[in-house]
Amino acid sequence: MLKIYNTLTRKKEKFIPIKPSEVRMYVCGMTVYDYCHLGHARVLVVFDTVVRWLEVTGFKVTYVRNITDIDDKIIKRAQENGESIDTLTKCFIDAMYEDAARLGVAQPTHEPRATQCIEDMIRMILILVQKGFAYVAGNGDVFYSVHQFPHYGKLSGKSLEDLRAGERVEIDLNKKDPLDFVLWKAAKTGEPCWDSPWGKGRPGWHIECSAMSEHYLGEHFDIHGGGQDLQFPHHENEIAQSEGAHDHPYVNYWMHNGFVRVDNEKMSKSLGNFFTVREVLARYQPEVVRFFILRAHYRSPLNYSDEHLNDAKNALDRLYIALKEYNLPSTEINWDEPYAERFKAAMNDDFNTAEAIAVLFDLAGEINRTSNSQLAILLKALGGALGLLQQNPQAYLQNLPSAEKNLFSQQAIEQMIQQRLEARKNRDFVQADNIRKQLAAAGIILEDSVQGTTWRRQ
RNA sequence: GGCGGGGUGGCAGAGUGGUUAUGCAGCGGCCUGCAAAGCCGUCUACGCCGGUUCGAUUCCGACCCCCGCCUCCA
Repeated sequence: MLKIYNTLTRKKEKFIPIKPSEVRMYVCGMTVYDYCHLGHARVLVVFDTVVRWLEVTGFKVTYVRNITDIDDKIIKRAQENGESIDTLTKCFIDAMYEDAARLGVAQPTHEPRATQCIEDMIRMILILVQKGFAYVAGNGDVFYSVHQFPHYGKLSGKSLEDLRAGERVEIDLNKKDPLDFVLWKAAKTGEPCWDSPWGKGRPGWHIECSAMSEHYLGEHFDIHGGGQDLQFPHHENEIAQSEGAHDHPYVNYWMHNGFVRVDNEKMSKSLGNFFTVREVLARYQPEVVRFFILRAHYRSPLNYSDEHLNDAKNALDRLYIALKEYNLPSTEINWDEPYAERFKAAMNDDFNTAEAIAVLFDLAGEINRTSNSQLAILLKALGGALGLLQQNPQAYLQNLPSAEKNLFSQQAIEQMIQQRLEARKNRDFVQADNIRKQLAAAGIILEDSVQGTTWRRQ
């Protein structure tokens, strides 16, 4: 039985979907004005893994992940770059697809863009205005009136009083209350805009997720995810909008993943301490990055450093080395098998991928000890549930990160191995060791066994 | 200031009221022409102080420290 930690209740709860064996899930995706950094990679990988696990355990999943392609920062960046908003967003949407694909992240079922759902947003704002949750301000902006919504703060554990006490919001005289947030912004010259009952303008940020999730998943769905920093105000505001409009619960389970940190500090664009996914993928194989992310529990902070990535690389090597001598047809997993059972229990406990990966290492140890090919097949299959271990082991072990250069071609390496074999046959170990040293200097490790000599990259 | 999360062995990182997490690194051994990989063995733990308990890293309380949110942010 799957349990999920629900931010709303601050407890692990049994997961019971609204419709039996179907899950509807929404995750806040990217604002596309720059390349994805490792923090974005974590959201992508974590919720991709959630979807995989739900599917493995028999749920039919409808997964929606939005793209925010209109907002202040996009407008600003396009102006700075002297390019159109379309050009800018297209560039970074393409880049995001590339990054996601390399990290083994599957496409969501639907991936709506804010600019394609303006109608849905206007319709929802109209309802909110009609019901008295929203008002049109003197400057033409439409605001949500937070004190009209009695449960405001229930997700983030904040009360309106607390929020006022820690007030850091710039005072906007058009708002009735400084905590009110904008649903619709009146158009400014030179900015993109759409027609609406309140004149030309564009949507505020929070409304898109309420409107798009409703469009694809209905008014009430199972899981809503995103980074921890979206808990407040973004997700709090979504609840206010959707529940204000519909008078019934919006989402049953709220999931928030922890931050990626650098030097014990949150990685973020505003701090400027971020590494883009493509920078990291230039130096590490994508699967190493995915493994690095999944080795920690999704709610824990994850510290980024080269040392930790190297560590992850060495660890993942061990799993692939355990697999490299076997034919590995894909099979159904027999969940009664003790290792599989442990793996399942770990994953069902709020997606404890760290524990699940520990099971993979125990399995690798037993494969190395017993040479049981059935267990090797199982290891690959369980890895697959996490989006790991699906490469040909040889290919993985011999692959280079994209930015690294081959000093020796594949053929050159094979040739040198043959030369060394000759030398060894003649008991010319000086020569044999020499060849091995040359290869080692290029980061190539040789391994002799009864079957012959194989090589892999350091 | 308010709210929330956390402090585990050299590093990373799970978990548990009493039994080896796991990985990387280290050390000793086996294997090897020598290595590598693998196997066997092995050393470093649960922030501090009290309390509950036969027994606490695990529960309770105080304290110290770190991180996040309260403003755009995954």
